[in-house]
Amino acid sequence: MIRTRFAPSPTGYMHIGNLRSALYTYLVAKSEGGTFILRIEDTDKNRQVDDATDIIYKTLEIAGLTYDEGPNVGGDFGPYIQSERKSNYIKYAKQLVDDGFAYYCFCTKERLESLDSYDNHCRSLSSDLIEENLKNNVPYVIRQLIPDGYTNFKDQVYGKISVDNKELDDQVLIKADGFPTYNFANVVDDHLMEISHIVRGSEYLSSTPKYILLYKALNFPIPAFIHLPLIQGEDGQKLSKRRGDASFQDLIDQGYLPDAIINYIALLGFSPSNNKEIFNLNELTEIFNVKGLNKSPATFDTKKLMWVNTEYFKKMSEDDFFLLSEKILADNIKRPNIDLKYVSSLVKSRVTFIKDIPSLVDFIDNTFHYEKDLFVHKKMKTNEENSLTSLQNILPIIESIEDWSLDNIHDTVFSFIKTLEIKNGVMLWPLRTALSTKPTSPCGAIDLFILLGKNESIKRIKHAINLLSN
RNA sequence: GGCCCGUUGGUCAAGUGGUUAAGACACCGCCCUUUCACGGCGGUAUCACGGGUUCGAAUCCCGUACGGGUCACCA
Repeated sequence: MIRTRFAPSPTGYMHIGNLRSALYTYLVAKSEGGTFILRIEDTDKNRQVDDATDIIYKTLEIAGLTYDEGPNVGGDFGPYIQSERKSNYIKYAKQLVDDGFAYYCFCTKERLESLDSYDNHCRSLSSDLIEENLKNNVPYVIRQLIPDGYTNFKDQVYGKISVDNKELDDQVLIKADGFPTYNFANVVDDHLMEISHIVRGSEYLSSTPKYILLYKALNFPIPAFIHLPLIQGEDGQKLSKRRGDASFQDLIDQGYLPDAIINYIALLGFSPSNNKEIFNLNELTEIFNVKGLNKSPATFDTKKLMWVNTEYFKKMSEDDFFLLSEKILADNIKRPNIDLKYVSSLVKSRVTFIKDIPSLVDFIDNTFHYEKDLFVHKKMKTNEENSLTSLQNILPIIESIEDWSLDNIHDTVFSFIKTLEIKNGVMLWPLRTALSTKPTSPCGAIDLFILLGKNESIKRIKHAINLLSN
């Protein structure tokens, strides 16, 4: 049974690199029917940010990454907040000291700062001195004793990795304030919570040997490691809060849909064997496989995210899209008798963000603010002259239409074009321009007739004729 | 700087010794009962470099370069 955990620390907002780690951690478990766990790693009280834990909960919820065990949800291995598990760590640390895999260190901050790296000074303290210092409450930390030799492990993404232990230093396990360091709490909790696969960013690749040594010293079975390639910004650096990189919430605020964001970041560093690019979380869970994970860092590309977002709007039902667009349409269209649902359906396939809508529909209310050179279109072979003629010709036809329906207007207009023996564009472009008053519109002339209604359509055509006559 | 990892078009990527080196985004062109968009078709563009191994290398080995990560009583 696979058990994975997402273990963020509450130090601020969640950037999309964090979210992607959460996603893959979720997928590693869920693709095999396993258990996904959330654990809050709040062992650094200095870096704690007030709302950060809530942001984590909220982000995972919006993203749809439901955890089976964790704060608020419970589970047999809790509590799932590390500050509430403090006693565990000290116990294991003492055990390591007793077994000779760790030792007390009484070095002062000043002494440490004068060193390039720790010189293992306290490894060789006499037991009498240690005893005495402890009795006198001299502040101490507990350090891991790194043995000589090499440490090897196999990562499921990066393969075999071997490191000379000389490169590792005697890292602190328990800090002077009694809290464990991240590295230590992680090992202990992952074991206690029976985590089978450790999924995390590749920035932890270098410290993994220390973990391995700890597992061995504690006699814990060694879990599988799945290190993820980093996501980098367009400047090639890894994404981080410190640089102010986009958070999930920022992207939502910019108008991206949660599903689209998840979909896109899944594609960054993973490629499904079926070449599919648009999938929801369930489909992703079906097709996910660790083998599809890539080793090299991927660059976050806003253009492709935008494309994914438009795909989501396109595949959305008209009803669902109307739910999202109704308010902004109502706010931006004051002209009476406009079928907003109809406008919504026209706009649906050509929108990247909901906030694009106003500029697409502003012509409905605002009229007559355009120059006559709008009627000139090389490809359509139109100019001011033939546009005027076309509009003058069609006006009485339009005025005489009784059955104001899409089909009827379409048939009437097109059969009239036939009698004139002109290219469709020579009639349709001037019409479209007169009705929309803009160089682009969310639909063609015939749809515009329906949208605006007979009176308004005729009014706009007359205005255009007037404009072109001068 | 030491150590670890990586390097297929502008971006995401498939590929595991023999392929015309997939596909997607972006870009460009053409087509479409009208612009934009949608859809369809097509195009430009990639194996970082140098040595090996091999009949044959994007694929294996060694160097070089470049990029990233990491070297805290942060996570």
